[in-house]
Amino acid sequence: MRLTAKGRYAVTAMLDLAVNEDNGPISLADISERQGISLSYLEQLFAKLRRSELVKSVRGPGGGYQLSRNASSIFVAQIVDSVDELVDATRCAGKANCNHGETCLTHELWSDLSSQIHQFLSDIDLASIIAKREVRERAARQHLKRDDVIRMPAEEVEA
Amino acid sequence: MRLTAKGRYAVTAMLDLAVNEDNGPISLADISERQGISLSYLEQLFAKLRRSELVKSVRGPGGGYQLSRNASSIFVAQIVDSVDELVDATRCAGKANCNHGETCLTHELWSDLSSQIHQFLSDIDLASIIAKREVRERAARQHLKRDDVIRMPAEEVEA
DNA sequence: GAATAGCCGATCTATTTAGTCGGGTATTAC
DNA sequence: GTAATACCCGACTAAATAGATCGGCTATTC
Repeated sequence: MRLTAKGRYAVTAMLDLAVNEDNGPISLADISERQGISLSYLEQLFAKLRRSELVKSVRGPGGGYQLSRNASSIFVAQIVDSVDELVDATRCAGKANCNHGETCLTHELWSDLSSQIHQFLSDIDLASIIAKREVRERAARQHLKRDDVIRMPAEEVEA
Repeated sequence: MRLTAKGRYAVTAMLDLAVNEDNGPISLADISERQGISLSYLEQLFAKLRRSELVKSVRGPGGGYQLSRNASSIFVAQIVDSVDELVDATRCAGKANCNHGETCLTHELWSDLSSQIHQFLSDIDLASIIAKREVRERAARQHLKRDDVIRMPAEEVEA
């Protein structure tokens, strides 16, 4: 599992699609302008996203891209995996003497951790990222209310 | 939060230190050979790890590096942060019209996710990575035992 | 049939990664 | 006190990747 600017662009673009889900197909030109990513770079990313069947395309005027399925069924790990092709993490792939040595132990420790990270990102879907924000905003508004309440008589503050 | 080969090297090297904690200072030459990372590249990484006070060095013959504190007090996020200097994720840093637009919403969604990932890696310490493996190995041995038991009379299998 | 917007591949440049080199300096052992 | 070890440091370089550019194609709509 790698996590680079490339993956960030892909996730950001997918979030852009998710947020605008109801507005029909979204053109890459729109995303390019909104997210500050070059059009042709987006084309390269979306070619991969399409091959991974995370998005579907509509050609012609008024066309663009849409999520291929519900935002709650698209997970961050899938997006990252589809654009950031993985390299094998272990140096010992070939070495015979590595299989039962200390080297291999450390490699395995890393790959254990790596799969934990992957698992973590496999549990986060686009819809929940958006939802979490809405919850946070509501909490912020709630908090603002509480701040207002402080100016009221003390016995009502903690109620 | 970025997660590249550089960070993987750093985490791997730190795990190597943690595993060999009892053998006194570990030389970079040893790590280089065990983990297949070039010596001078390790020197660059450890310069940063030392500045972040994750390791301490012992000079001279028989010298090397040691964890600066207990393996259970060193977290993956700290290691990654110290070698993979972060770039600002938002393109909108300067743009005035971004502050309340849709662009900014998407950027914030990403940074929310990003901080979730960071939080996740902040909770994983070196000792627990090693410990998790030991548990898994014990379970594997246990499982092997069970496999053997299968050949015994049926009433004892599930006991 | 003109305009839109996805599709595709080749190419190019800047940055980053990973490694190299050539020096140092502190410490230990002889 | 001198030789060996191994950290320390900065500058340089080759290779890979990121990101952008260009040019042309195809499907769709009006």
